Amino acid sequence: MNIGEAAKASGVSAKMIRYYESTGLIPAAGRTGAGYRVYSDTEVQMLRFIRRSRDLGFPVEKIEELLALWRDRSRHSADVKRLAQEQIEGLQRKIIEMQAMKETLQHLAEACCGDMRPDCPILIDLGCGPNSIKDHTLTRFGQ
Amino acid sequence: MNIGEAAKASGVSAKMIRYYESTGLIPAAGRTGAGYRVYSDTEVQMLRFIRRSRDLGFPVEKIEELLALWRDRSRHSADVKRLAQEQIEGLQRKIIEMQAMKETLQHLAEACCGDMRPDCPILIDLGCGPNSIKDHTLTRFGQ
DNA sequence: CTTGACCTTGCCATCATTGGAAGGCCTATC
DNA sequence: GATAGGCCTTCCAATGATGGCAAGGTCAAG
Repeated sequence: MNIGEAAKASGVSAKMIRYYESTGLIPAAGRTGAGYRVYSDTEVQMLRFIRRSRDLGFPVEKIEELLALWRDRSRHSADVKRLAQEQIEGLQRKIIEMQAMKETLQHLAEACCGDMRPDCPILIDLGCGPNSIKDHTLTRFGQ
Repeated sequence: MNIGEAAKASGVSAKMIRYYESTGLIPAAGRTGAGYRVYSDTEVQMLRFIRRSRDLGFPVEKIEELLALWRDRSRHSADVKRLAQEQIEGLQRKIIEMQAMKETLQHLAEACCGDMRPDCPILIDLGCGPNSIKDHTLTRFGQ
């Protein structure tokens, strides 16, 4: 199987397969006489593993650890679970952060008429620094 | 006010102030005879505007539009509100995406004993492709 | 033998930010 | 006046994961 077929079969682009090889995430593939990379089913499965891990938001650094555990038949499932838990916590942190951004923006947008007049509490808030929501929107809405 | 003081007053690092100037997001600052950048209160307020917008997740490209509206006294608040709404929608999309990742991982982690044995549904799932959660975790939990 | 689809390497771009190196300026102290 | 240190300047590089492009080699079908 050449790189294009492996890409289709795994869902990882040919570009990224070469990149993963260059960074050492995956071992160097075998080559034909003409220099084409050759992939076995096992290697395609490894690529799918990577693809799925990326889809779950794991950074490549963590995928390296996951792959090592995947290959290690004497692994402890606790180690895998710990990596998953860390990833869950990281995702949760980001979700909370973005939720906070969203809510702040929603308060501001609600306070903005959105008509042809120039007066805009969103711009006022942006111009007044990080605590301005307390000074404007919240008091304005009695929260 | 020189760049270090402006950085402290605005919360934008000196490094980033120079960067924003180089990309044209902010106009070039005045200079002393020795070539030091000089900032007025108005410019510091603009930097705070940028900082606050970044904190709300706006990409620099959108901040450019926001700044233009901020400076335009004949702006329509509808334009500002539209930018805010777009940002809210973008945040919401990312939140949903990360929530889905988190939930998938949580299902997998719940199914993993997390002990010293090597058997691990997380690794099985990662090795089996994007729909494997249906094949394993969900049926395993009868969902 | 040509054509087109595929492969190779290598370099550039993204986006926002940080870091470092090499050198100039300013202020205070000796 | 010399010197130390802290600030400033510019330029260059790297981050992480990915896409894109270009120049050239290879393979398979016609």
